[in-house]
Amino acid sequence: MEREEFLKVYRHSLAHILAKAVFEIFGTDTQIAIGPQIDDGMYYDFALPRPVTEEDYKTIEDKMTEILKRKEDWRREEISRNDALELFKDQKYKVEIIQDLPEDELLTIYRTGDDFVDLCRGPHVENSRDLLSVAFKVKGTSAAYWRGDSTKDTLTRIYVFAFPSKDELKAHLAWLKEAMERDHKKIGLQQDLFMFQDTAPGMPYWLPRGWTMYRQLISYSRELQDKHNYQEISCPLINNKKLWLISGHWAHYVNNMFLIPGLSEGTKADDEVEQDQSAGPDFDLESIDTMAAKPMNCPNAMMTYKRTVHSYKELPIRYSEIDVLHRKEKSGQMNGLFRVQEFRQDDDHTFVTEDQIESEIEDIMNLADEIYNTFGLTYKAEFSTRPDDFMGDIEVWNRAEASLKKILDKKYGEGNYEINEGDGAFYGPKIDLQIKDALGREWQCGTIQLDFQLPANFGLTYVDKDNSQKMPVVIHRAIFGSFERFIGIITEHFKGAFPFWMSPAQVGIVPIREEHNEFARDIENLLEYNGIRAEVDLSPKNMNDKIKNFRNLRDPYILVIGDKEVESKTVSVNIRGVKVQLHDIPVDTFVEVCKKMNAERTRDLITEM
RNA sequence: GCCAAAGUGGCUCAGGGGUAGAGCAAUUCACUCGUAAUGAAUAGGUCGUGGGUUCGAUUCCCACCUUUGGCUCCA
Repeated sequence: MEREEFLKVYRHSLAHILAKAVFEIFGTDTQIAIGPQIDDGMYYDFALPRPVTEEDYKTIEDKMTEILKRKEDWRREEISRNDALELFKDQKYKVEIIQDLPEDELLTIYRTGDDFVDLCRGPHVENSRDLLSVAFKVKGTSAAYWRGDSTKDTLTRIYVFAFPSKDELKAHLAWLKEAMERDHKKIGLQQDLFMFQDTAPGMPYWLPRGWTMYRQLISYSRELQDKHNYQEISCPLINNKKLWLISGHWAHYVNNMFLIPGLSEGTKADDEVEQDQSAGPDFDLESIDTMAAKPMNCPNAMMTYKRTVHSYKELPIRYSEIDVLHRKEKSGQMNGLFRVQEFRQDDDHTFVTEDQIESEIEDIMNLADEIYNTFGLTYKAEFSTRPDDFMGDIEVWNRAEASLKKILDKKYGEGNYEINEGDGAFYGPKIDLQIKDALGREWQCGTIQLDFQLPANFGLTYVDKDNSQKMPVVIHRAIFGSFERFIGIITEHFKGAFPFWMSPAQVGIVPIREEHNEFARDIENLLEYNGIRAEVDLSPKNMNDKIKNFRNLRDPYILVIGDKEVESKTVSVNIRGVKVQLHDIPVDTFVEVCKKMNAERTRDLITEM
């Protein structure tokens, strides 16, 4: 049997065993929903009489093993719709599933032993003994809504790792452990890059080392955008509700915005409020003074465009912004730097004529390729098309979608990107670029969205050749996405060993004894003078301590300075990730190597000098 | 928001109804050292916050806050 097929059959069969075990442990009140196989095993959704806690995991595993040891036969039976409804009459989710199946669907059930039956398409193993050799382990639980719909019942989902052999399960658990080592939250703490405080949930404090890195990314982004004729602007971080009413955010996005209610009408100004503070001033979202922190840059970019009249000759106009954005997330949605409530994007709004869409998108895709290549990141493109509740002219949509498709086909080849039919925003089609984190979770970084709605809301125009007033199309785009998320991704990608050009500190300098401090400091100055970020440890600690410290911070190069080096004006170089050291490297040679890596944004460290 | 779990010195963690302990880091002293942990001493905590039970709570109970894994995979 093909491995894929094998995984499918036994993982799915094991899901039935899980359900049978849960029945035996939690009793016959248990309602079973669905139990598909997934990448690392399978899960099954239940409605249970009590919560499942970690203490239950072992019990469930033992019960599953016990059931397998019964070596029961599995029997497939075809069944009529009515018989199925009768058989599963106490299982409300199964009944719902049966009722939703097409009339002519052949229904099959699988019996495992005499006391467990599940509605299932199969195929399955013939006897439980076939599953005795497989390795499994309860991974965890989660609340999951029936049919993924938050208005429906909350079910308990039990996840189980399942692999053909003990070794494969072990290997998977080892991989998982390794992935946890790459966790950007852990590395961020080790390298003192960023932190969070309860007083500002989901809003990172960028510490000196982390912010240094952040600045490198920003300057890289700016450098490229300058080359591609972008113009950077900066706009108000908080805006009056009036702006959000025009943009439509007040109607569609207000739950995700941090609001600053104005003073209620008739409320006294501060100096008139009496000393009794218990009441305090009254605030009111209905006040005309109500402001909100911006969750997106778009409305301000529209205002910037609108300040004057534009000729078709000016387009495309590309306004980029890296202003701070705030988006309120539901509790439970935050995740380290991957999902925060305060962040900056390499955001841009480009105003184009309809026939400029194609060339503009192509330029953006090339820019994206260049950026992701610099980091060695691979990404997946997803194309989302017109939803049912689309807004605007269907002909414009069709032409725009055709342009996007043409570029995607050209770039990735037909079929090498995902198409999500009907998943686009109501204001335009979009292309998302997804990158995986260490645990394999996908995160959207880049996004390119066409927008036919905002230009209309803001009444944007340009004067065309024939002197007529036309409406420009807006392209929203970000390539890094948020710098926060991007730093999270690359921290895991590089496991904290960042490329030279973006390393918080690029060179650590270790004088062996105090009399070497002077030369060490000279080298530090020379490096800094050449735009290289160096740090020197002048403390009276012994050299091993100093080296250890810089190693833990993952400094790309550590220079050791002793009698020999002072004498010959050279340095000894420890290279991150390399066992051997280089000796007798002339200081100037080392400086040139560093300058080269900064200039070229080299991904790997140069190991020969 | 929902399910499960966590929160104890800067970090990693132990402990447990009678107001806390280790290692690392820090500070001081000694050692002046050639490539990942020299030795000794010292200092550092209202045990996430607020209530409750109790003679007594960091420990038990309740609420809240923050954090983590999951909530897309459709018989």
